[in-house]
Amino acid sequence: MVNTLDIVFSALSDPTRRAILAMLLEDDMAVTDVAEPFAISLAAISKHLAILAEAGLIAREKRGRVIWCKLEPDAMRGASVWMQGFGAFEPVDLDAFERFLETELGEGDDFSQKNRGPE
Amino acid sequence: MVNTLDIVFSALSDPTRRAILAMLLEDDMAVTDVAEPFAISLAAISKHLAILAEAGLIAREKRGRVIWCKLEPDAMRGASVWMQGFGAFEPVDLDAFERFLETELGEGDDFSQKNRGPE
DNA sequence: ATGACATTCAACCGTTTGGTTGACGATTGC
DNA sequence: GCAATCGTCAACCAAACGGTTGAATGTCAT
Repeated sequence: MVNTLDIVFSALSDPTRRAILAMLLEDDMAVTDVAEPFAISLAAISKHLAILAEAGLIAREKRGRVIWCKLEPDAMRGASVWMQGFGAFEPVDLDAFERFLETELGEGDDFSQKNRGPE
Repeated sequence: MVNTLDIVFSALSDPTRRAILAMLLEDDMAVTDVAEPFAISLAAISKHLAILAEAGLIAREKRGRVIWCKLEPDAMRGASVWMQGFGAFEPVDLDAFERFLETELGEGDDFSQKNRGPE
C-alpha cells in the first residue's frame, strides 16, 4: 500500500534519523553508540533505527549481544532519481553537502533538538 | 523549529503530493484542476497544496477567482544535495525518472492510492 | 549460576496527519 | 443584484507519530 518512495521520504523527514544516517556515514555503529549523543531514550532510538531499516536505509546485524548498524545508501537511489527528474540540478556537489551536514549536526554538541536556522 | 529538510522530505513523503508535483511538471494548473483526478475532497487537495507551498515546492498565484499553482523545483535542491552526499549515485538518469513517474501516475485512472512496482 | 550489559517489547500519552463535512468570502457572468 | 464557481476555513475524526517508562530477552563475563 505504501510504496518505497513513501517510506524513504518519510524516514528522511525526521532530523534525528537524518543525523543518525550522517553518523553512520563515518562508520558502522552499535545501537547504544548511535544513541549516545541524543537526549532521548534508547528505546526511542531503537524505534528510529527500525524505521530506517524498514526503509532499507540501514542494515542491522547482530554480533554477540551487540547490533551493528550499517548505512545502506542504495536505498536513497529511487528517491534521489525521482527528485532529479524535477530540475536541472547540477551534478553532485559534495561541498554543498558538507555544509548541509554541518547544519544538521549543529557543530559539535548535542544535535538532537536544538539549532536550526531562522526560517 | 523545523528545518527546511524536514518540511521538504515530509512534503514529499505523501503519494498524493508527489503526484501533484508530477502533474505540475507538465503545466501550471488551477486548484480545481489539480483536484480533478483525485478521489478526495477539494479541501483535502487544498491542504496538500498548502503543505507543498509551505515547503516551497510550489507557488500559488491568484488571478481572478482562480489560483494558479506552479512547480518550484528549486526547493528540492537542498534535499537532493543532502542525499547525493550519501552515495556515488550516477548522474541524473532521466529515463529512470520517466519510469518512476509512470509508476507514480499509474497509467491513466485514479492514481492516488493504488499500484506500485515490486521493489 | 549470577549479574551486568545491549536491545527490544508493550503499554501508554499528547500531538500531528490526512481525511471528512458544512459554512464562508471572493469573484465572475448574466 | 443574484446565482454559480473557486478556494479556504473551522470543527471534527481515526490513525500514525515520536516520545516515555518498565518489563522482558539474549548474551557476555565472572
